[in-house]
Amino acid sequence: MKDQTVELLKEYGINPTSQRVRIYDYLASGQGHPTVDEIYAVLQRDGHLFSRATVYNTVNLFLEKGLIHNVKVEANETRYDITSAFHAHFKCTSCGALFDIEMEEPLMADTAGFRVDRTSLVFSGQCPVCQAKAAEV
Amino acid sequence: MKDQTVELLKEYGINPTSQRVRIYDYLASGQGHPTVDEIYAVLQRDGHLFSRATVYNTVNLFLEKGLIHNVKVEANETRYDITSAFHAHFKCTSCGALFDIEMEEPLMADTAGFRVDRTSLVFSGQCPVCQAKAAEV
DNA sequence: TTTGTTATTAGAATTATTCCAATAACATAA
DNA sequence: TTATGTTATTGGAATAATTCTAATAACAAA
Repeated sequence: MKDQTVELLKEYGINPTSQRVRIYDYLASGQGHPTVDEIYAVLQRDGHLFSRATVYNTVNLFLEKGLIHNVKVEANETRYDITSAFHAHFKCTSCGALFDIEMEEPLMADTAGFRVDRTSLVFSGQCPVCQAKAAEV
Repeated sequence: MKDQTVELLKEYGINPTSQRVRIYDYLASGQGHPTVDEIYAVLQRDGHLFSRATVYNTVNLFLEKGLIHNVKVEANETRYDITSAFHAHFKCTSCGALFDIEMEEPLMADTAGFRVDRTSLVFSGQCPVCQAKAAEV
């Protein structure tokens, strides 16, 4: 187990079990924005056999502790993202790919007593590749 | 059936059946941001008996034609919104309420070849009422 | 009327997620 | 060490949102 991850989880008040460390490491390895199913499948494939329920428990725990975020674009498609500086997302409606977009966090115009804890900004449309493909035809 | 709605649906290339007109009218009546289930329940209650599948078909058609938008915050909670000028949403994580927030549409910093068709901006945190409640205790 | 197209319907199927009860892992106390 | 308590994991059942499917209904055109 990665000591670095163990320490990080502890910092966030999370008991660093082997499953949790593995799930975190996978999220941190930068494989895009996996769904629970993708996380489960990869860890299964790599012989770390455990339950789908554990993946749900773990990502929910990470979310709660603010270690990761999620992005919902399609119904039935919740993807997870390790926390870092704010960034927006771009979802291509043709190929389904999800991109990170570096930009400043938009602030709520008139907060009027609302306390904003989190900002989710998702653009959708067509990515350059799909536009090129569409133009070819 | 509302002639006005019939005309509007035609403009968007949608065959204005009675179910579709009723669903649109309900969305336009400004009852917050209903889920499919809420739309279904209300129309059932009012004696317009029809199928849940029709509600799904219809909102998906409206979405496709750009007549409405959807907002996803929680998993298993897709809410619908009639299209109008851009506005952000605020989701209260305590009481679950969803608010419209009038503000300017944030633009993607460096579009870099991406074609943006839609922007979804959702703030989340605590609404004034829930903050007041939390402070009382 | 006949034919073809489109819309609606009920219910089955699928899928994501949560729940639950049993077990395992681990730490602490005696 | 053993006993005890707490927390985590597990597989499978349960739930809920959504889509699919095949039959029928509605409607328009020929």
